[in-house]
Amino acid sequence: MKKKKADLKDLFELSEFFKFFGDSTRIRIIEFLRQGEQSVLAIANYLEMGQSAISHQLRILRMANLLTFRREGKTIYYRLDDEHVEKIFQLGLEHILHKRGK
Amino acid sequence: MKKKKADLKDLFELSEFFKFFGDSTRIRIIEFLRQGEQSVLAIANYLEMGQSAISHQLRILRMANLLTFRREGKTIYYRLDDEHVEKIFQLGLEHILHKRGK
DNA sequence: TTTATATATGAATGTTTATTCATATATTCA
DNA sequence: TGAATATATGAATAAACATTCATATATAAA
Repeated sequence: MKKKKADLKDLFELSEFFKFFGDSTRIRIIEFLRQGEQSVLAIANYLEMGQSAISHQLRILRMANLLTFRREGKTIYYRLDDEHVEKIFQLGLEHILHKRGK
Repeated sequence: MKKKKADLKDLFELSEFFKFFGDSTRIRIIEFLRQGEQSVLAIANYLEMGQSAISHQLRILRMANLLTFRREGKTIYYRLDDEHVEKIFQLGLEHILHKRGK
């Protein structure tokens, strides 16, 4: 793995990127969407949280280009939109499971 | 890459883990330490921030077992203490550089 | 066109958290 | 032992942010 040089702007952006993963609601949304696309209500039910809270978080992930969506009638289906998201999620998960010897 | 099952506790811990990367000061510390161990003052000078602010952040990273340190006289040298930290940093960096077409 | 359903969003609230300031601790040197 | 240097830490402050509530928008169905 070659080390790439990162300037101040890169590092700021990098921390902003990781911030998206640093919230348990968003992490749980990402984990759920690893199975494939899901509607807003399906996500809210799965997480046992209000629709509004989920919509707010989806907005954040969508604006970060981590999610895309498609509309089908009244329903909007969200899906993961970045291979890196899966990879980073997976690597982080491996880390904590390994650290815990699971 | 095999998908591992994650329960609620795992996901909460995972988001806590990513939180460490989701702050520009901590990300800059991690980036600086990729070169090798550095003293607290060296870090503070490099980031152009106060010693106290750096100490507080080092404490957080140390308690998360992302850093270790050794003492040499009055000076304490910190270093990265986890291969995953490097990997995740690198993967995240590749992500944002790629997205920007850099 | 009224009603019902799915989603989005602005404002308010409460909580978390990064930094600063003042001070404490630890080590070295005179 | 006293002064100087490196680091740590508690308390205070300010900024960021997640959730809730109320409401808006969009689509479909009656």
